[in-house]
Amino acid sequence: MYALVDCNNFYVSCERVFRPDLNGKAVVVLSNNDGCAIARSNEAKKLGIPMGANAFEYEALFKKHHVHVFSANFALYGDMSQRVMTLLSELSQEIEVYSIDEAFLKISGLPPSNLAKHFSELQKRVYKCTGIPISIGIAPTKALAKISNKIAKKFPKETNNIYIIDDEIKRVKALKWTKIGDVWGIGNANERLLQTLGVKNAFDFTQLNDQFVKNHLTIVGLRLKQDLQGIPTLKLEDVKDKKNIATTRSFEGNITELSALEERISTFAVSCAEKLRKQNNCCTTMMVFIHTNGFRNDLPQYSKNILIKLPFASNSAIELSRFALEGLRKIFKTGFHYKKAGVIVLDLIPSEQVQFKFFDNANPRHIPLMKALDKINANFGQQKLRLASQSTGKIWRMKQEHLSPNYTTKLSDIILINV
DNA sequence: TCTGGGGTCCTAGGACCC
DNA sequence: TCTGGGGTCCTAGGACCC
Repeated sequence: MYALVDCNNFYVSCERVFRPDLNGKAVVVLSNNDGCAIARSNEAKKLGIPMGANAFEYEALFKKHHVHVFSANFALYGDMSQRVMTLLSELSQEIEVYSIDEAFLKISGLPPSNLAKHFSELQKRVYKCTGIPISIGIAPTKALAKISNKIAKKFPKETNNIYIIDDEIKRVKALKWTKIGDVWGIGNANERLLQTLGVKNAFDFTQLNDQFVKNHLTIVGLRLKQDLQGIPTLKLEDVKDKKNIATTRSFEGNITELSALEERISTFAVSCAEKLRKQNNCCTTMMVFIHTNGFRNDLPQYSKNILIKLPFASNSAIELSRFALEGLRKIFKTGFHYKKAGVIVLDLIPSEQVQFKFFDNANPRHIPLMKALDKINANFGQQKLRLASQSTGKIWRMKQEHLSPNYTTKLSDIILINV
């Protein structure tokens, strides 16, 4: 059996751990730049605030219903996630951390009659140790565990946020209850396709012919179908190093000058280099892209990316920044209002497997230099030490008007009790 | 005025090899 | 009328996830 553990309204729950006064109240967390809603409490959902709601469109509604609004605080959410995942790892043999707020557990050696009790205890322990409420769906396959989890969340009173699919009757009932577009792995495009074929729910989908599914939804769709039929096809996956790493941002305003864009691109490249060093990788390819604001019909549009093959593998902030800027200068055009840009590093290889070249090699002196850079920034704050190309003036910040303190990762933000 | 930021996997088709 | 039969690698683009 598989269990899918999912933290309820995760980002909102993280904020509530340190603001218990917000329990039972409408809370939303906004994306970077305070752009749109990326997490909502149940109370906020009831007010009709959808996922991705534009903050500026819903401002009046937020005000009217006294919705508590937070800017995304990923330092806090990442740390809370680690606490939850660490607990789950301690309490189960096999675990796949699927996202910041979800993990699959593989259950073996537990009598079926004990499942409910076991997971109820796990749920209580996670809540006691972290303050985060979780929902658990249990089923013979991963895709069914996803559906089971959805049921557990949808019917908290009946299920206490734990649901088990352990026989055919429950499986068929759950599949018929699940709209086809809500199935894990069925996105917009396939939902539309399946709708036209009269496939309304997950059960209808499992009744389709295998070859037909493979032809239209590829091998991915077929695996999903089998998993939904109760044939374990999707396996627990190991957490691997990332294959691509990106740092991209939308800007608060528009950028028209190359020099201003250079500062951002340099910063993004430096950030990618830091993430690379964290997973002990070098990259051999980079991509730089710039976009105008696609929502503005009144302005001319331009969007371009460029792939840069590096002459040697590197994770040096200095080198990556230099290559990224060379790329930017090739695609930059004057006369446009740029709204978004980013740097992506690809073709990652372990640092110790970097091939030496005859002529063009990375500067070996950068390795100790980057070590020093990382150490200083770890001790004295992110971006304390920067490249000159990253702008020497103020650090560019995104819009974060409702940011909560870093309760768990910054000593000066630690919560005070009984002052 | 404003409308996020990450990721993964698969396929088709082209270029190339012997 | 017929005009081989294998392969690999790479890329762009699409679909999906949170």
